[in-house]
Amino acid sequence: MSNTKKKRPLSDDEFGQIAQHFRLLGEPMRLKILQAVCQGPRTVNDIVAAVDATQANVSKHLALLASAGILTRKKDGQCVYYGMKDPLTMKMCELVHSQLAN
Amino acid sequence: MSNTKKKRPLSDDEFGQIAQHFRLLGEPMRLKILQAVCQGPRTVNDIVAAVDATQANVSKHLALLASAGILTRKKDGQCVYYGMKDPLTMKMCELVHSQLAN
DNA sequence: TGAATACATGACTATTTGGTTATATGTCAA
DNA sequence: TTGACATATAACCAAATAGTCATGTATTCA
Repeated sequence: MSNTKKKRPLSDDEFGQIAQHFRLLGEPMRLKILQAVCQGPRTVNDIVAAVDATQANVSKHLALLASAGILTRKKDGQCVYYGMKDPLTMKMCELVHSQLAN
Repeated sequence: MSNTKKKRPLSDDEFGQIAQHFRLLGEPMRLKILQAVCQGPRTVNDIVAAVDATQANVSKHLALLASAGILTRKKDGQCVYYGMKDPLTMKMCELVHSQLAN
């Protein structure tokens, strides 16, 4: 299960990629969006209603999250469904949240 | 062990705090700093040498990470030692890193 | 004292980026 | 077609911030 600990130091490129991933999680609006889709795929309209932001704004965040591989994107008719790609992402949010309570 | 799942929706303030935490992990230089101290407390000078940045720059990042409760800070003589406060932070970095390999 | 060392901080700049507005693209129904 | 609806995107602006340079503050030692 990839438990063969490789203590190799990370390259600058790897640091950049990991940081990029965290940065995407570092916006309240994007976290709200993640919460809005974490129970199952939702349309852009659903998400816009859930997070109380403009459609343009939500679309941009969704594009970022999907292109980073955090969300899945599936078009169906005129609707587009976004969903969580990896449950690990929500686990991390919960971890941080529980950590905040000291 | 806090396993009593409370599916309460998060407040705007909580989203802000969680996002703030992730944002701090969203900079390559800060990740390098975390790696430099994850084996045990290190002085500012040690860290500066390890991450190849200016002392002023490293000091500022350290101040941010410490005030967010990610790093510990302990002064000893003229040296200041910074260390990881919670091993969970490094676990998250490893999680993200392993996720990137798809 | 005074100088050297270790760290912090203020001022400044350049860049990034979240949000808005307006518009474009695509899909369906009448 | 035409119009309504769903989503994406371009142009723009304001705010946030990483990095630099210079300087300030402690601490130790000669």
